[in-house]
Amino acid sequence: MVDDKRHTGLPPGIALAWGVMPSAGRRGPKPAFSVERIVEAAVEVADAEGFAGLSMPKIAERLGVTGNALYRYIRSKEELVVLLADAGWGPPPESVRQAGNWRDAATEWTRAMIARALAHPWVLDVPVHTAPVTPHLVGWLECFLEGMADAGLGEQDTLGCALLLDGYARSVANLAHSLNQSGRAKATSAALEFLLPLLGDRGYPRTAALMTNMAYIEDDLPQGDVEFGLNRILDGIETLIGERGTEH
Amino acid sequence: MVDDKRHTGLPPGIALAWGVMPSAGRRGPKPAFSVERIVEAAVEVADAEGFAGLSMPKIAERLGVTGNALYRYIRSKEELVVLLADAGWGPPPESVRQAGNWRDAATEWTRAMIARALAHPWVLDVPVHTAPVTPHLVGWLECFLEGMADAGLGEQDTLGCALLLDGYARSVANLAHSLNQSGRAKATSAALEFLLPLLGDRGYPRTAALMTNMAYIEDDLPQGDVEFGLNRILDGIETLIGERGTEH
DNA sequence: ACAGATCAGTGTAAGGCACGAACAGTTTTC
DNA sequence: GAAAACTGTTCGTGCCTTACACTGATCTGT
Repeated sequence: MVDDKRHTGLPPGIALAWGVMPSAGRRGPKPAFSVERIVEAAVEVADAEGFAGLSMPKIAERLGVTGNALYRYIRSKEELVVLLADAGWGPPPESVRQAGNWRDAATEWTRAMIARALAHPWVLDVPVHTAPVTPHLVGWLECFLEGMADAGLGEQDTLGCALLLDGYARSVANLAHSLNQSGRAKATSAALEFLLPLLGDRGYPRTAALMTNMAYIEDDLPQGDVEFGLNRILDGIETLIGERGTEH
Repeated sequence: MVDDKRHTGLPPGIALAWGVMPSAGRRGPKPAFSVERIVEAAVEVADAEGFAGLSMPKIAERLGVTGNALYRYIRSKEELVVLLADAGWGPPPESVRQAGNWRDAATEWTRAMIARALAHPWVLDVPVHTAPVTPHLVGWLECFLEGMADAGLGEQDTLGCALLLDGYARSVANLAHSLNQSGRAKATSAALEFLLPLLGDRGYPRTAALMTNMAYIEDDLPQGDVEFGLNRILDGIETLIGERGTEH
């Protein structure tokens, strides 16, 4: 089921994700479960124990099966992780499609990214090694391209915008998640208490001032901070659209 | 040497990084090496085998020592990783200080981030779980704040800009690094070959068009692509500065 | 000067991980 | 009915982090 020779050399798991495996040979006993079930169980483990706590035995345990049984469905853990990331981000948001213009669409898209990342924080820990090639992730890109269509930008420019907002959403979500974690919050404030006296003396006056003032606010990431960077990027894109328009 | 009770509750490795360990009790035999030497060796291992290939035994081997000996200097691997990241990014770039205005400074800062990330690609794989608290990383922030001083923005705004450019630099560097890796490049083009026929039929027309056109360019990340997002962000910041100025 | 506290590095072991290979049982096809 | 294909299990390899007991070297107070 797994060792399809036609697609060797593919990045792991892609063929699986698109459901084009060679469902020809149906000879042995019926599989006890499916790749979808495995991914589902993996999501549960990641939700419960984070990306670092994800292991094949733990996934298998949820399916009532030995760890090695999973390798009948999947070539490697890395392959599973690709599918896991796809499941974690999930399908692209519908709200983008309903936006009236590119700016609203991009705003919704970015907010949705952040929301999804916070719903499954471990997606931020999944290393990104390739362009999006799984269905949902391609869906997010398609969704973005659709929303940006009326901006009148070229493909290269639009793709650049996607990279820009994607990176921003990940940064913000990562920061917000760190702040939300109670353990980290305590540790961070302890670190601040330790650092603040040092910073001024060691040649970091601006950082010292900044952290002093921030120390009182850092309970939670205010919505304003999320919107800040987003608006900067969108303003920058708007400027670009103006330039491209007059260039023509 | 390591078990300083005054700083318990601190995120791992911070006290070490700032060199404020309690160098009082000097009783036993002299240490064969130092935390700096360990970090140095760790950098070598990471350069050679990547972040995933980093392990305590391998680091210790370079120092002619058993793996467990390192735990006399360091509490956990995670602690070492914090110091490793600090060493990987290195000191903030001097070029920012010489920039004449905030825009040039921010440009230099971001380019330097990307350059450093490409010099030690494993820094991108180090999970970011706290605000910058190690000397070099704080240095980068200080350096940015200094460069942005003449923009006249408030602390909150300036910090937002830093987050913005930091996220962008990491995104771009990550993408560039992926493309540079020969193995990945081959795999990605194989994936494209597999995906392109599918995309159109499955409801991703825009992505299909995009990837078709991109397929010929994707050899390397052109410098233009790097500058693109940077200029969008800077334009957006410029707009903000204008707004804040008239608000006053 | 010497005794004891203290700290360095080693050895060993426990527990966990990804993964490979041989195996036994089940279901389909010829 | 036999052979082939496919299933999950078991056992084994080689990694890894971390805990803990232990041997020696070295410094401090007396």
